[in-house]
Amino acid sequence: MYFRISYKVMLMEVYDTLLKEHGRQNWWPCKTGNKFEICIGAILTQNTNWANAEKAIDNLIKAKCMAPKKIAEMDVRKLQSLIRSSGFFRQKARRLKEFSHFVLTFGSAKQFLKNVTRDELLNINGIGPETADSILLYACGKPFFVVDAYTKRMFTALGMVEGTMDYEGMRGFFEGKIIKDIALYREFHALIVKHSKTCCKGFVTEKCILRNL
DNA sequence: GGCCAGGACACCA
DNA sequence: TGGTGTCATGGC
Repeated sequence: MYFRISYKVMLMEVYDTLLKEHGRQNWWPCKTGNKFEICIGAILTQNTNWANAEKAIDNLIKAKCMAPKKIAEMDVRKLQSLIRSSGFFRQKARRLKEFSHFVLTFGSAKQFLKNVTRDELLNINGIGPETADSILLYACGKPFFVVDAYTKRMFTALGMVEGTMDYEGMRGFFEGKIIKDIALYREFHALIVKHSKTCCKGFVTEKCILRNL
């Protein structure tokens, strides 16, 4: 007997399978409870594993520098030394400073989180679509689906998207088929990363996901 | 010693 | 518009 199920149903099947296997992830990991830390983490983790980014975050917290004004005014060489472990430390120090200056133009981090738009974030040098959407979803609490390398790899392997699809195409695919629920978006992305890292070492196969369906 | 990791951007054809 | 090089550390 042959029948088709919609991508909407398939996506939720994948979500349920991952949730059952890994449990709730409650992302984004944040030690201070300060949502500015989430923004900094999103920049520091660019093309770096989380453990290395986390060391840099710890250094900033220990130095009592996890605040836009502190980073904006800090000596760039000191900032570089604090975030060295995250890799690309010269580039990322510039990006953190530029981002912090931008946050300060809103008057406060709270106002920034409330009012910033996606286009404004994308206009900051060093903030690309994935980092912007991570900030919007996890720090600002706005329903933007984060598409990272794991997401692309997993759903390409599942045959649900074309490997040639660009970032905005992928984001549109997910946002068009999953109900706009911030908690769901957060958990789904976290589960994709968790699964990719722990189950398949970054190479998620269709078999790997579907064995549990 | 090589490969990979929760990208982004400049440059070039 | 798409491909390529660059940025750099740390764990396995």
